Amino acid sequence: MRKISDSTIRRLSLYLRFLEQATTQGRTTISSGELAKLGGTTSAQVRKDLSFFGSFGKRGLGYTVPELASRIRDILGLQRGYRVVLVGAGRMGGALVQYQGFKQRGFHIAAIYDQDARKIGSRWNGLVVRDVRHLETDLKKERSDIAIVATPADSAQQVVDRLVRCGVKAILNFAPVPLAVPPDVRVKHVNMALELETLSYALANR
Amino acid sequence: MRKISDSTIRRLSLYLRFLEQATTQGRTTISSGELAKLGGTTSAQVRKDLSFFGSFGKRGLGYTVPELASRIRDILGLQRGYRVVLVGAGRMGGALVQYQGFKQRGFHIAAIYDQDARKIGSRWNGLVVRDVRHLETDLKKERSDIAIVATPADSAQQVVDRLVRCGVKAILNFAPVPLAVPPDVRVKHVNMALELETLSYALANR
DNA sequence: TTCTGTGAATAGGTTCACAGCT
DNA sequence: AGCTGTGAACCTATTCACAGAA
Repeated sequence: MRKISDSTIRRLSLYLRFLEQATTQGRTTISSGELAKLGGTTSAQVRKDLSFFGSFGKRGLGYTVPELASRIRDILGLQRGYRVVLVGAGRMGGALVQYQGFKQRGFHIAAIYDQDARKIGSRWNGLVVRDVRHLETDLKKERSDIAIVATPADSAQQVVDRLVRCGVKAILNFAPVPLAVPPDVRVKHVNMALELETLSYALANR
Repeated sequence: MRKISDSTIRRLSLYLRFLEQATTQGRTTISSGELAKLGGTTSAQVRKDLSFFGSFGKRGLGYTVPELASRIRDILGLQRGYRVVLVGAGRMGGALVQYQGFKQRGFHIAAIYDQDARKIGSRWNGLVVRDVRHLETDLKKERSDIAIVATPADSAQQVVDRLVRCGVKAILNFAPVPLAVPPDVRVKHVNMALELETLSYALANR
């Protein structure tokens, strides 16, 4: 399959969000121009993004809302659900566990792990924090494709190594460190200080 | 000033992180190749990124660690500190308040606001959650350039409108909605469900 | 010899513009 | 008439490759 840019994938996620909103508003059809306006882009961009995967619209009419939503879910692989394990029961971990946005999109946090004896056994949003030592045995019983790493920086790499050995293929990393993984494992970094720094740059240069 | 791409700015932030790490390790000099390896890019990319702002290295030698760090801090506007206000004292807000990465980079969370009477008055990491009604009067007394919005989706736009009226020029938004702001105000979106969706796409297409 | 700085070449992403359905 | 789908044109970012300083 042709290489699709990350920006295209991110925009598709956005379009999907707008389509879901349009659905709750009872809209049945939507044009590339409307999606573009919502997403802060152009109609040509929307059509191009979609064209990499097929032609889902009707000329003169636009796109059928539920159909396009379903197609985008297919493209993004969201029709299946994902078991997600979360390592690191700090504040960030706690915020992520109860974040509704994950569940809504089919990402189900199945377990939380931590090292800290004081946290192990405590309940987070109905889930009991487990000792990270159980990671391997648990993942052998029930595989996970996706892990969220929200540990301190200095234990992130070691946790990731273990996750990779357990067959985890995608990692959302909140620890502010680069991670080494085999080429078949995908890592996405979320670094909030870095985001603020881009804002700082924008403020300093006007 | 020539328009610099967002990717360049993000990479500079990364380089800065590596330079700080190198400093604690007592390194005095570093090459573009080393920075590239740490940042998962190429030496040419590192040199090009820096070249937009000047020539900070010595041929045959590399870059002086503390000097380059200082230069990048200048470029990013990090030599000054920022007062940051946070609106939304939910789980995410709580995680952000105590996140050390902000303070380390000079982003000082000066106040937290919420609507919910049950949250108002409670302490978060030494800060008392204030009634969001005080936003205007507080910001008139002490201006802020940057705000973090971690409210539910349906109140985000209204909060942003008020922040903008109070002179806030940059917003880090955690609410999963597009925000309308005047052209001189910068908005950065953090959307963790969207990040997971890019991972889902990667998993579905191998 | 080593490593930077930078024009030139290449690759990649976005916008244009229009043919083709409905 | 309205809106999609898409090749071509354009623009931006990355990589190459090499001259030049330490």
